[in-house]
Amino acid sequence: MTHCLSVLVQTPAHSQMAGALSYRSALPLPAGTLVRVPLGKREILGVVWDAPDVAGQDIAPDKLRSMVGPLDGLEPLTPAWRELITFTASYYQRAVGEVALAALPPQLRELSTVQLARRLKRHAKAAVAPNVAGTSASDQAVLTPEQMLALQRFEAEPGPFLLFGATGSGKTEVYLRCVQRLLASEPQAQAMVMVPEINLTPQLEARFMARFNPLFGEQAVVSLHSGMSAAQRLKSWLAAHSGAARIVLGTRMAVFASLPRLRLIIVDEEHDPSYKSGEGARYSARDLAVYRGRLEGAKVLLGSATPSLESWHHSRPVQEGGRYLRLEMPSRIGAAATLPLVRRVDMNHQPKRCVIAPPLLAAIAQRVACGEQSLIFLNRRGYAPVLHCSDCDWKSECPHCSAYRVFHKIDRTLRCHHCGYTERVPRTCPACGNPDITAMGRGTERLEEHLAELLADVRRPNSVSEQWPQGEPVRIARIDADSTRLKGELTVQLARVHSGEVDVLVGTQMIAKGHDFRRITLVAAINADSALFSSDFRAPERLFSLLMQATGRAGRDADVSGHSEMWLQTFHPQHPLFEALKRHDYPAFAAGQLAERLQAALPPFSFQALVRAEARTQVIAQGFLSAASAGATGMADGAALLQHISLYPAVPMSMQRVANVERAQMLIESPSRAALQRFLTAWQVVLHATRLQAEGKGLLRWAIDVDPLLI
DNA sequence: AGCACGCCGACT
DNA sequence: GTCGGCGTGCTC
Repeated sequence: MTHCLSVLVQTPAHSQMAGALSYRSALPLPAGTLVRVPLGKREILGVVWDAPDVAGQDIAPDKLRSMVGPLDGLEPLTPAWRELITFTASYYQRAVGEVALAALPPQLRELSTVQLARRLKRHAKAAVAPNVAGTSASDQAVLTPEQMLALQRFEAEPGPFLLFGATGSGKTEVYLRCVQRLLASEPQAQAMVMVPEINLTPQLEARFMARFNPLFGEQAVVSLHSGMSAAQRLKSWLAAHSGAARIVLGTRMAVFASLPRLRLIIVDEEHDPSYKSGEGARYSARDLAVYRGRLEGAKVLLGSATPSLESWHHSRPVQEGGRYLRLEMPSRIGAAATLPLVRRVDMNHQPKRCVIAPPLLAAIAQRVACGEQSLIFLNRRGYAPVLHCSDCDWKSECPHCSAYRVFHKIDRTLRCHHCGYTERVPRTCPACGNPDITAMGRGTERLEEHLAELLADVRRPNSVSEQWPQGEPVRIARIDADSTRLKGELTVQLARVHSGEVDVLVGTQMIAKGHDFRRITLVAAINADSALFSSDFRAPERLFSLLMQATGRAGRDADVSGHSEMWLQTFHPQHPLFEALKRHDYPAFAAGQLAERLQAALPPFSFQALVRAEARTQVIAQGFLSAASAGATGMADGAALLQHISLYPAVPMSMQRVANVERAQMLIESPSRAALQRFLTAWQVVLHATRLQAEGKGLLRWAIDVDPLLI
């Protein structure tokens, strides 16, 4: 007897086959089974998506092709996993097949059945029996009362939880204990721990492995992130899927990992924007983690020192409608107990056009002299953001983008940070021949150079050698995307800082995140105002979080924490953001921001989606959006669907042109998430149709971004 | 998306 | 005379 299977394959939404395809099969394979199926001339990976024979019989049975075969040795994906995929596809307006196949490790798609069988065999051999005997919990730190209370409440309540813990309050230890108790109480249970960036996985991985490998074996902790090779990713995925891995540690992609016995999901630094995917299905891994937790009956713990305003709002008291339980750990532990003093430098009262205010410079020099380290932030890499001709007003615009190319002195290039277009710096002005072209503004390269000049006479104390009778000159290092381009370079440079080899470290936000610099007693933000008056309503939130994290870098070592300082150079010292930062008062900052958001009906008090369109001309991109917008009113049920929806006009994106592609966008807003969802689902059909009409001619691509972070 | 088929310009 | 440009169309 033959059966009919409905199978998902990777088909983009705009092909007219968004749903599952039907295949003939001798075996009634259950939903969730991974299979290989023919499609056109290819043989590809698919996932059985329904029970056998329930597929919509909209296609003549004699036209069905036969499935090639299941991927032997793999358990079917669980109903909860499939539900997560279905939800993701519908919420973020993508084809289910696209989401499902993208959620699987890429190598699973490429490997033949024979190759996979070989891989599974090796995998089974590697799985050594866990050494349950070695329960050496003795070497663990004693918990603070705050940590204990957080853990107690975590055990007692269902969640989801928002762990609001200051930098240095010991959040990671709480994560470890939550996982530990779970794994100890449930012999099969699995946990997932998410971190925002690949850079942050190695140190967390080391900590988790040190704690859990002795207890549960070598395969207990596996990682999953885009920095891994395809083979490594498959290996981790298989370990998670088979249940051999007890803890999966990874970046946003890990939210889709197959964990048949998932009981706990931890999202560290939950406010971090990198949890939002910018391509394909633009999902928020943090939001999906919460949803997945509910689906699977797994507890969810979000952690941050500066939560996203969405999560903060969700964690308001239950009586006020809160849905998350807030666990607070305001105190820094032991050595890091004293919070750094925040000092604002009013740049209105400093010498005109000075880069580093004299008092700040003096403070840095003083740290150098007594052998302590300083960390200087500037969120702009390169030497200078623009090159300028004073005669004819030529500027180093990128010919392909609506942006200036940045001057990199180190290799004398002009580089576009958006499309990568790079040229040698011209000797004379390309427009008028004037040899006197000047760098405007400054980036980390120039700041490094400038600091070297300013601190030329300062001496570090440690080693007075024959070569340097007055003591060695200051050592300045720079860490940004340019200085760490080579693999492993970041690790090398961080090691130099840790060893005390470096006195002053200049860098972009790259160094604000996660890395512990124990000997740093001064952190300074050179241009703290950059995001204060941005048109992006989330800019203050990101700035506050960044500065707060930067503050957390200072003085985490016992003997130096007492006098560590955070310096802010600003023209608006009285700004509430800085007032709150000075008091290390996130709740006050959040309250202010939420009041403004409520007033302006912005998220979390409204829900947004964005349609973005790309074309060779702005007219085409906007034309497509406008036509689709007009089409919305013509939808069946259009009036009802549009009732609580605001459709804004199409406008150029703030980065209007990148690599010669014009970009436009349109904002959709609603006070109701459900209304927005209903509207988008209906409207998506119109967008697809518009693409095929005259207005869609010349359009390169379009995409819906639900809950966008950048407007 | 892939991968075909299909109809017009510069090359072994 | 062919190789190859990417326009349109289909894949259970």
